[in-house]
Amino acid sequence: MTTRDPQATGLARLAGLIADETRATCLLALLDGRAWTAGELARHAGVAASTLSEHLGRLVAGGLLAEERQGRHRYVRLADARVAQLVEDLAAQVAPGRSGRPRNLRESSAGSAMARGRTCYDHLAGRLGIVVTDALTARGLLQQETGFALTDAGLAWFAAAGIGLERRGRRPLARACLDWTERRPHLAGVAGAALCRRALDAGWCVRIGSERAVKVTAAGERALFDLLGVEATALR
Amino acid sequence: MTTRDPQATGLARLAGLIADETRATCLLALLDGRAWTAGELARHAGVAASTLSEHLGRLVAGGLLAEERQGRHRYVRLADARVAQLVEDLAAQVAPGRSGRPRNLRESSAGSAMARGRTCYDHLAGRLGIVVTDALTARGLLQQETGFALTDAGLAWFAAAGIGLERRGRRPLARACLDWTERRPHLAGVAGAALCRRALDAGWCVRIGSERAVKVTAAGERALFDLLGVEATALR
DNA sequence: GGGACACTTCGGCGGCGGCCGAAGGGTCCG
DNA sequence: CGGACCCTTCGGCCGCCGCCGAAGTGTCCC
Repeated sequence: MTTRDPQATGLARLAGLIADETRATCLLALLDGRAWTAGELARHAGVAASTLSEHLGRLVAGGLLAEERQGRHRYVRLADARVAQLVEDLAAQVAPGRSGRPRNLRESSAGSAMARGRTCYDHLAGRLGIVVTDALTARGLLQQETGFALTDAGLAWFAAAGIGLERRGRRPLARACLDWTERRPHLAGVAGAALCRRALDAGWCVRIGSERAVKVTAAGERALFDLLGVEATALR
Repeated sequence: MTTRDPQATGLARLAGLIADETRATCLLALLDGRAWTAGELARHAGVAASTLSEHLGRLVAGGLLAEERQGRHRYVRLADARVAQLVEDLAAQVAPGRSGRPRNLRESSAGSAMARGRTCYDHLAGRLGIVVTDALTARGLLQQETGFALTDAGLAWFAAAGIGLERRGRRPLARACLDWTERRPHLAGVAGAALCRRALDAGWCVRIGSERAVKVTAAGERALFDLLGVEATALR
């Protein structure tokens, strides 16, 4: 074993962090953008707390997760949008292989709620995400012709709606994120995150249970129509 | 072990394909966009041919590589641009951790050639990629404000230069790819690939040895100046 | 046809890593 | 201050997987 390319070593190590079913389960759960406690994740993944503790240690050490300790709780969340994007991209690559259908009504209805609307780390996805993205595009606020980009009208629309778009670091304003239920791109990036935050803050949609699924409220239907001309029926 | 989320299983399996140093070495080598024989990769990775054969089997079965058998040779290449993008993204995530400096002059000079210009699967990267991207941007052909996108002038420029841009599937015309030596985004996507192909076909740059590194020729310096106003000194 | 060559299959070895339960600390609350 | 709770550390078990060399298959070329 002579000297190996450090790039390859790093790549293998990074992939190795994701290459475990329990850790992958955690990363996917954390795509909801919130901080989970170690115990929640252990129950979610179906392993002993001790086992999960070690997994979290690795993920944090590897830079994929950020942790915050509060009292006797250890909260973890994805380290940054970049990591979330990476996990999303990998998951999207996998999606075509989704073969199994839901086994019972509960899973089926949960799956359907997820398909209707959910969050992808910090932006909207599912049918909801697609509908919003399409509406933005149809109104000339977003252009997808030569890559995802906000138009001048789009920038004005965000400003008029009072949704601030402050660029942080290298994160692009607009970015396409491939949806694994719709198989079409939807709006991510700074604009996607700001829009999602506004939707949740203003009560346009609310989270269902502790999952990533979200439900559009009556106020949300009104806002979607007023701001983007979207009919409520488009969401069903 | 109760029933697990199939998404997590798939994600872990996909990451597992990359999570081996030998396989990672292969994937990085294949980022040059060309087809390698099994033997070349075995030598490159420093393992027995039998070992590498099994690795290739897994990578092909997992959909990361495509293979073509010709006589007694087995040629493999990355399955598609999507896979290449995934590997690039993962490698870019790793890059900040690059700590070791080159150990001798040969590595140093090879590394420096790589830093000056190289291909990323099918588009230009390194200093060369950045310079071209900057020039396109400075001339109003590419805008980076709200995500990477070609402007109307940019589309006209490609047409005038006789570089065809046919959209295939979902691949975006313009996309940002983060460079791991320059730490800045450069042009990828359909436009990046077309530009790179033209540069190689027209002899504007040539590959150095069997690596990803490329060298700008005298004709290339002239073309860069004529088409984009880039001074040759910007490349050194 | 024979020999060189590229790759694959097989058997066996060794190490890594995920799993658990038990035991140990730290924190909160009554 | 005592008990409940959340998390972590440790030791041990087990299975997976990457490695190799030897033998086998297929292809090319003389």
